[in-house]
Amino acid sequence: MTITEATQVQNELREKVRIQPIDYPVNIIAGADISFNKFSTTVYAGIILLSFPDLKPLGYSLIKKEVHFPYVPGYLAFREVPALLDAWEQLPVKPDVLVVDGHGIAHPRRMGIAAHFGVVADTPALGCAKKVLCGKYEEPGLTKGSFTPLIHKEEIIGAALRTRDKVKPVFVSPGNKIDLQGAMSIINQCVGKYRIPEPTRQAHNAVNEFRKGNLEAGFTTLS
DNA sequence: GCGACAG
DNA sequence: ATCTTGTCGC
Repeated sequence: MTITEATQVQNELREKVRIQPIDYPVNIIAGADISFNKFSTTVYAGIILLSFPDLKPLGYSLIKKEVHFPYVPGYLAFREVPALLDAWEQLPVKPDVLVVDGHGIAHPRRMGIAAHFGVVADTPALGCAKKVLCGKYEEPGLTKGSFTPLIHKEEIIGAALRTRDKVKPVFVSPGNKIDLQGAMSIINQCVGKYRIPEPTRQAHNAVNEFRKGNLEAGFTTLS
């Protein structure tokens, strides 16, 4: 697939994105992440299920897959979504909201990985990224919970959120079937002791252990 | 044309 | 993102 074709796919998927309030109780959330070897085409994907709002790990889905699409800013989904979908299909129950490591609509064409995955899997998803892809924002207050809007072309596409005092902010944006307020609410309730929210952090940890051979592929229920 | 650029 | 050592701060 060429970049031109990928762009066309994004423009088509874009019309299926739904930005709307969450109008049901959220009892289970999930975090998704990918890990890979710099000189290999093998990627390790994982999704961890957490109870909400108590954030207790319920289980994790791990999968290994070959990828050939390179990392290109603005096209991250084409590299990571296939593996994440495999991990997604292994889940015995789907989460009420999925937290993806990357942007939702805070993207040049409003189709970041969280929006892309959300549409393809037809599920509520939000993006929580560590860096900006596009848009500008003013530095939020230095205290935990402070946030400012992330703006691109006169449009509010997300928010810069300080998850802890005096740490760099993370960037939250809706992906699909959720709105910015809902995404901010979820992330605010997912912040534990670290800058990175628990769903993303725990997914990252699980995937790394998997890559090191300390965890097995498939779904594992935690007791 | 120039700079910026999720993971 | 990954690799990688020491180092600064709470």
